[in-house]
Amino acid sequence: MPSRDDFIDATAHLLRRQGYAATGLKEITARSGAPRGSLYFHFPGGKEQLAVAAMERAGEQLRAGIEATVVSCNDVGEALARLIDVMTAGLERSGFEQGCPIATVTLEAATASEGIRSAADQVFNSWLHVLAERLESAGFEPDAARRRATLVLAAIEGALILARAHASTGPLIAVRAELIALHD
Amino acid sequence: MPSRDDFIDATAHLLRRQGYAATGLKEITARSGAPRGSLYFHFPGGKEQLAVAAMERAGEQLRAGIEATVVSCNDVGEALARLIDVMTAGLERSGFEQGCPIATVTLEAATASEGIRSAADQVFNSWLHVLAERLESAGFEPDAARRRATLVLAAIEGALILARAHASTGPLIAVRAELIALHD
Amino acid sequence: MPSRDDFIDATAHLLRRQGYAATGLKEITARSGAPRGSLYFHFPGGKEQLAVAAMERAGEQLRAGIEATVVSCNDVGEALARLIDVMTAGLERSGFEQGCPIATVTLEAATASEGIRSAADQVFNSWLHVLAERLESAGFEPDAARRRATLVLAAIEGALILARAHASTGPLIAVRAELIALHD
Amino acid sequence: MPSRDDFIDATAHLLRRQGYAATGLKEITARSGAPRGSLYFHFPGGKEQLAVAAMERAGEQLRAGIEATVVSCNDVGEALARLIDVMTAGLERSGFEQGCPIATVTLEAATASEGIRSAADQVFNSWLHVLAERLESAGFEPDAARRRATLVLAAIEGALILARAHASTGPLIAVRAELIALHD
DNA sequence: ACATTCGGGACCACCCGTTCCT
DNA sequence: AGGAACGGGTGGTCCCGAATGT
Repeated sequence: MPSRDDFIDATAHLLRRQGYAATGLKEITARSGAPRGSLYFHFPGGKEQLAVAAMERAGEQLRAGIEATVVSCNDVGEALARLIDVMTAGLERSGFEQGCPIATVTLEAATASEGIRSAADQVFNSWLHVLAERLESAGFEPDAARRRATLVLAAIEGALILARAHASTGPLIAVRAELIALHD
Repeated sequence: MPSRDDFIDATAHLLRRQGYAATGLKEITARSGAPRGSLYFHFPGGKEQLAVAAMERAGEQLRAGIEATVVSCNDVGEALARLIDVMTAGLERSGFEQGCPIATVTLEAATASEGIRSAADQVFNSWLHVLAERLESAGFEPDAARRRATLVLAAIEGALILARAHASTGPLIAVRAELIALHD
Repeated sequence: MPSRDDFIDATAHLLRRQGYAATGLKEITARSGAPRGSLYFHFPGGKEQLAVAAMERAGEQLRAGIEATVVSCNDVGEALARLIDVMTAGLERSGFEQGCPIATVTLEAATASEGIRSAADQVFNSWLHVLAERLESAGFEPDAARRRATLVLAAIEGALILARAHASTGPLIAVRAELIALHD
Repeated sequence: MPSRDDFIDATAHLLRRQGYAATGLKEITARSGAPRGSLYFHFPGGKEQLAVAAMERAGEQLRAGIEATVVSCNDVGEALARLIDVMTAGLERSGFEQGCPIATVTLEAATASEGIRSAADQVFNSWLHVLAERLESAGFEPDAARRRATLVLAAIEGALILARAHASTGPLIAVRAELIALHD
């Protein structure tokens, strides 16, 4: 299904940059190169189904990236620092356009669409799971690991917002320093 | 200017719930009660100018609320806990609709509109300033206070996203506990 | 393409009566019977593209009419008289609403839209060509034929303006008499 | 009444360039510098009354110009040539924007507004009167003078249309040559 | 079965000419 | 004279079926 994948990739990119409501099907089809009429063959559920598929794909890709990053360091603090470095690099490389692929859609569409909210929830949970497991392996108790993972993910998500508003990586750097200090 | 204020209030409410792109001028005027044609008299810059005005108002209101909350406690950890309690209560009371009034618009419109990005940046800065001052008064060095304030704000912003995705206050509670422990 | 043709016909009629700016898309779609959304499938260029298409169609139809008329008489003066009679009849039959389908749009939109100006230019040129050929066949040298054709077309166009202002065929009759006398 | 005159001048300029429907009150007030609310104090009849006033002023100014030009030459052909030269110069100087100040409005609004149609009729009549008088003074019988004046005015009006479509003075030059030859 | 053209209204942000009340 | 208010209207785009052709 090459064209189906093209739709998803184009949607994921645009959702990450400008969210759900601001992304039109016309823009998606233009970017994907596939013809307009084919969209409803692959995604009879329309825009919403397409968005969920894009969130799931982007979420899984990022989950794999997080996992690869955090297991590459023996030290927990360094692992988290590297994770932030990856996100920082991606944001900066895109000219502060590409932050978290899930957060934007969550904030604007969670209220209106239960399907999107639940897809976002599952993605966030998968990320939290990876982080909590890494923290457990460093000696945290399960509950404490889950709490700390929540803090880490929340801080990164929040820093991505601040960074986009400030058009600088400053907030990510500050959060990075604080999280390292926390795990000394 | 009663009607001008009505426009701003209606816009602020809708922006907070569903963001910039999903909020139509028609919806704004319907909610404000003011007639359609008056909008472009008060806001010749159109939707964008209106959004900036709403962000500035909501930002200032929340800044005042943050300030009032954090100065009401002698203990820093408790001050932050109360701040989170306020945000948590607001989110829950609205049925997980009303999170941060700035974050959503930032994520979806910062790329497209420099005016909106810069308004968001100023609001976030004003909040960071209040938090940093409180931390300085608790003994933090200026740079450390700014870093810690960034972590706190980022963690709250991120927790608000996770809470909306999860449709529960769990993430806010977790972050609250972590931040209290951090300031013992 | 039946609906595409309907759009063009409706546009041509309205453009001829009231010009470009006074003709709304709503009025065009109401007259054509087709819905608004279909319009931008056939004419992605919007109102301007639609106007150009309508001018081209009306221009070609009138060119064919002019040609048929001027070749039907052996005498040049009589040929021109019949041409004016045709225009006069059309104007009077429509209650002085339907004059030249190109002139109105040219005057109001040539400045704002290069596409419309150039479409008008091509139509006028096609008419001049027909007239000049007829004059050449009556013995005029090519250059003189072109000049005389310009005078004839200009006089008819101008007389149509005066006739609409005066709400009478008087100006057309006067110009008719003068042009006949000129070719005795 | 300085501001009243400013309104009329601004309207006349815009009407000449782009016609009635395309000219907005906002554009008129912006150009005139006068405040919006004052317009309906001076012109309770609104846009239509304003347009009529602008047509009357521009019509009278041009009538005076025509008169001054045609009485300045002993030879009729030369008088008409100079008249065309004046119109040609004005058109070219404005970048083919400023043609006849009456024709555009006539074509697009004569059907919709009796007031505008009748104002246009009176202006054209005043011009025809000047031209006919000049022709009578050159020996034409009254009826013949009126007919010839109609041809002359119509030819000039038509040539102005063709010139704007062609974005060149060619049509005016051609008509000029023909009219001179006609009065040798 | 599969892909795409074509067609359909509702809705978008924006601006219109006009009038009210100070 | 004039700032504020007023709805209806502008051209344009939205996401989406229905018909069409392969």
